[in-house]
Amino acid sequence: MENQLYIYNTLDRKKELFVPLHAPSVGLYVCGPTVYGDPHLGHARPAITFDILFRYLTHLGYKVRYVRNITDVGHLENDADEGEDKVAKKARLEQVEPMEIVQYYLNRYHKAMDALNVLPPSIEPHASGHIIEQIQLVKEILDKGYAYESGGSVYFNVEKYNKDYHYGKLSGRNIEELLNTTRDLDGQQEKRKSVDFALWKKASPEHIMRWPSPWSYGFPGWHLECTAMSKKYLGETFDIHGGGMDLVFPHHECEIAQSVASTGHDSVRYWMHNNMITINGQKMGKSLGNFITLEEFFTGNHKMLTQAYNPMTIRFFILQAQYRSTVDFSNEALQASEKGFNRLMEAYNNIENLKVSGQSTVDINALKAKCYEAMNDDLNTPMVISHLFEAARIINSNIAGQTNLAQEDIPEIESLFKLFLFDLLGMKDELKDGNASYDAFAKAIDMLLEMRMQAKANKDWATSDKIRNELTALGFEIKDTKDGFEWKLNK
RNA sequence: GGUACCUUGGCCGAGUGGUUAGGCACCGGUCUGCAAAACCGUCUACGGCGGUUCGAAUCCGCCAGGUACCUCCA
Repeated sequence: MENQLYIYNTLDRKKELFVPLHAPSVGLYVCGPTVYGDPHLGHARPAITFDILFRYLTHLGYKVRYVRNITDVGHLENDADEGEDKVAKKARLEQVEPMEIVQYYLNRYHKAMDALNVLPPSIEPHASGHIIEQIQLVKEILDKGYAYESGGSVYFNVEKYNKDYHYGKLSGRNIEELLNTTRDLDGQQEKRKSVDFALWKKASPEHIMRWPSPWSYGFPGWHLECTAMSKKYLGETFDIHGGGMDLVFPHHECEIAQSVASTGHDSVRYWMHNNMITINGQKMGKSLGNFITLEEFFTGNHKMLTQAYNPMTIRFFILQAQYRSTVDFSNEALQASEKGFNRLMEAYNNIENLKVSGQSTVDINALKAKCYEAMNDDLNTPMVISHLFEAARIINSNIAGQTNLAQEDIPEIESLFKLFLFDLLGMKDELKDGNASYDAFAKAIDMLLEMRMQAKANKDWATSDKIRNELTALGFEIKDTKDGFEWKLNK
């Protein structure tokens, strides 16, 4: 009964009780970023979604090995020559060094994830570091007869595979329909059927990322890395594979085919997919050119943004929707999230001001149970948040003298926030956390406000308002309370 | 064209048959030197049409609109 986690499995499109294969260990694999561009809001969704899962599974007592890959074997080609600088291009240092680009964007990705308080995964394998494993996997699939070589490239034989197994079990597609709808693409002539997909591709002269293989100097196919690396680090069968919904087909379908073709059985037990972030109702994505990078959110430096948003606002905004729903970006929605989160933080900071007042009129344990219930229901973070707002209302109304709390309620409220808001939802107080000089800073503000209290006592409204107005101009919000004052810094 | 999914009040978003989601915004009240915040209260809903049911936002059908995937994409 207690803490039975149900997760929605894309394989059968319903919520299932999560039972690990080898409790207490849990293997979790999530498709990570392709590091050829700045991370945008869309990248934050799966990172945060599976961060919540990682945190919750860990909290439930599982020992989670969380693997999130880095795709760095993209099809990078030399820039088209501009005519002028062909000589320069011959100098090695003047050429694009793919790993330099990878490193640059990977650093930026990590920085953004850190800002969003996304915990680092247990292993972050690079596709480029697992070429040997990928070549081995191609060999295995060839040996089993589900692939063929053609012109130095190797393709997966989807039709043959589909006779023995089921190609399309995840995405609900069938092969006839695919044969009719797949468009003509490069390399089509090498493939026997349009549905076949590349396991290994021979590099054309412009391709600068290339590795030796039994078939050609080339590079691994698009779907290979996840199959090879999940197998290496999590085993032939593991618990959960996650990623964005846009990866269901073809990427994850092909992963299944590759695993099954090489080992004869399924590798993934639960497939989880987060939905997209939309902008004006449309998917935010690189190909549509309608994305806003995380850095632009943090700085406010984008024409569609009316202000800067701190990373915790972005995180809270994402968590206010269930991960399988689309969430539509707008300044209005983000501002609502910002205010809502501030409300929770203020309530939390007010826990120290709670007053014991006889017979308790609230049931904190029931609230905690509801939070667990929501988490167990396929990570229903918006429900958890709504229960935390209920806790915030309890705190505020106690301070306003309208709700009675018993002594034992107070540590329970505090632990409710610590567990759900901070540990599991991964929110943090950006001003205080990791800020060694916060105490001195806070005392200086307190001192100013005490001077203001003195001025108020003397009915010196000019001085009192001057202090308040100038602090307000600096971004502080000053509140007078019955016993004194409260302040916070709006970032 | 095929497949899957979606359509909740001013905005964002929960909710899978009967009980208030929640946040933001708005309005009224309390408090306040003025404010701010907080508290209390009020108000806007379930795309359309049919059906099942004692009862549907929730199940079924049709219609309308939208999105995603089918091509690298979180």
